[in-house]
Amino acid sequence: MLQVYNTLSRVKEPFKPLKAGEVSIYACGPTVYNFPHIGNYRTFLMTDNIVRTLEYLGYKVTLVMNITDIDDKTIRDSGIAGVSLKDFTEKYTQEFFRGLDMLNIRKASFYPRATDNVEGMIELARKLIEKGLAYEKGGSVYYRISAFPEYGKLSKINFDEIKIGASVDVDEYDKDNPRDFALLKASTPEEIERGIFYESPWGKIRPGWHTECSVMSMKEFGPTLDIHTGGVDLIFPHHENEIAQSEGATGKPFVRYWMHGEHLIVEGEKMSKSKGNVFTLPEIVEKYGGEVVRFMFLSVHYRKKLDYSEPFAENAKNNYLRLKETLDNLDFALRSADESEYPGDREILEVLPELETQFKEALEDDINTPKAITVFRELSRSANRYLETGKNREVLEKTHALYRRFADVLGLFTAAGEEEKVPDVVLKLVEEREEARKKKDWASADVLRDKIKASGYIIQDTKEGPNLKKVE
RNA sequence: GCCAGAAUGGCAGAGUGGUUAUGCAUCCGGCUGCAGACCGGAGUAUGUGAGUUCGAUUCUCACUUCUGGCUCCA
Repeated sequence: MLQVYNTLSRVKEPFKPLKAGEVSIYACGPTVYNFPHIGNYRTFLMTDNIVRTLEYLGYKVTLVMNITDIDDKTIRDSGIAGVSLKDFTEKYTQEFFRGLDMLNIRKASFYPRATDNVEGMIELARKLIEKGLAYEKGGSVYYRISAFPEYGKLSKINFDEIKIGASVDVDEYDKDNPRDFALLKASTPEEIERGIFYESPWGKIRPGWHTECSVMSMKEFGPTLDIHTGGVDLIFPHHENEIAQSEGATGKPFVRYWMHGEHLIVEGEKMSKSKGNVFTLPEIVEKYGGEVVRFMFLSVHYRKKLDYSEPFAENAKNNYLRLKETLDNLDFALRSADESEYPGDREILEVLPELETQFKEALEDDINTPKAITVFRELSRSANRYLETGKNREVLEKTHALYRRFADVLGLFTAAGEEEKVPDVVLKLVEEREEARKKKDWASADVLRDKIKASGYIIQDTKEGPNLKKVE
């Protein structure tokens, strides 16, 4: 039984979707005004892991992730760049998708854009005004927090104790209460000049930040959805506001399970431009490879801070390569598998189902990927041990199948097992080396091995012949 | 200031009221023509101080430190 930690209750709860066998997930996606950094991707990856786990457990999952393509920053920075808002956000939207591919993050079912849903937001504002939960002022529409008694239930913030003047710019907007937030913002002259505005009953407007998520999730899923994900920093105010908007409008529970991913920090410190420690995904993918980065993220539980550093990444890489090596060796062994019986056959056949159970239980425990990786390593060790002495086809196939399943659930080793074309030149060198080895001409054999290595391939001699591997 | 979470070996990370997984790194052994890969073994840790307990890393309290949130933020 899957258990997930629900931010709303602050405990792990048994997961039961609204509709048996189906899960609806809404994930807060990127604001497309810049290259996303690796911390952003950690959160996107967390959602991917949740989806993959749910599917592994047999659920049919629908994931909706929004693209915020209109807000203060996109408007500001497109203006600075002298580009239309649309062209500007399109560029970074593509950049975002490129990053997802690098990490094997599977695509969501839908990626609604804020600019395509402004009508719905206007509708929501109208409804909230009707219910007395929102008001128009100076051409903007604000949510009246005092009219929603449950405000604060997600973040557990006691608003009486917060010094309002210190943290909220009172002068910026003409609101009844400084904590009230904008559903729709009156357009500025500059925005109107640039054509960034929408007609509404209250004049020209553009959406506020929080409104889109309520509208787009309810558009797809109705008033209540199963899981809503995002980074911990979104708990307040973003998700708190989403609850106020949605539940205020529908009177029904908005989200059943709130799941929040912890932040990624760098060498013990928060990423920030002033510290110069903000990394974009392409930067570190170029250094370590996308799957290694994915593995690195998987090796820390999503509710724990991940402290990125070079030694940490190197460590992850070694761990990753070790697991991959076993898969390669299984692939290699399968080529010479036979039907004979080997002494280790029974033991590993007994252990495989046990490992799968453990793997599943790890993921059922609030998507505990580090624990799942530990089980994966145990499978790796069992497999390696078997490969020392046995090559029974059935055993190898079963072991390989389980290995593959683990890898697929974790989104790893997608390219493994694909036929790689080894250049003929290299193959010829390998042949020559085998000749030399037969003659026990070790000196020539070693020279050839060096040559092969210079061409980018490593040779591993085995009982079944040389196993050729591309240098990572 | 208020709130929340965390503190495990050189590094990363689990679990557990009584022997502290696992991997990387290190050392030793095996396998190997050598190597690689792999297998086996070794050492090294539960922030500090109390309390509960026969016994605590695990429960309680305090302290310290760290990180985050309270304003845009994944």
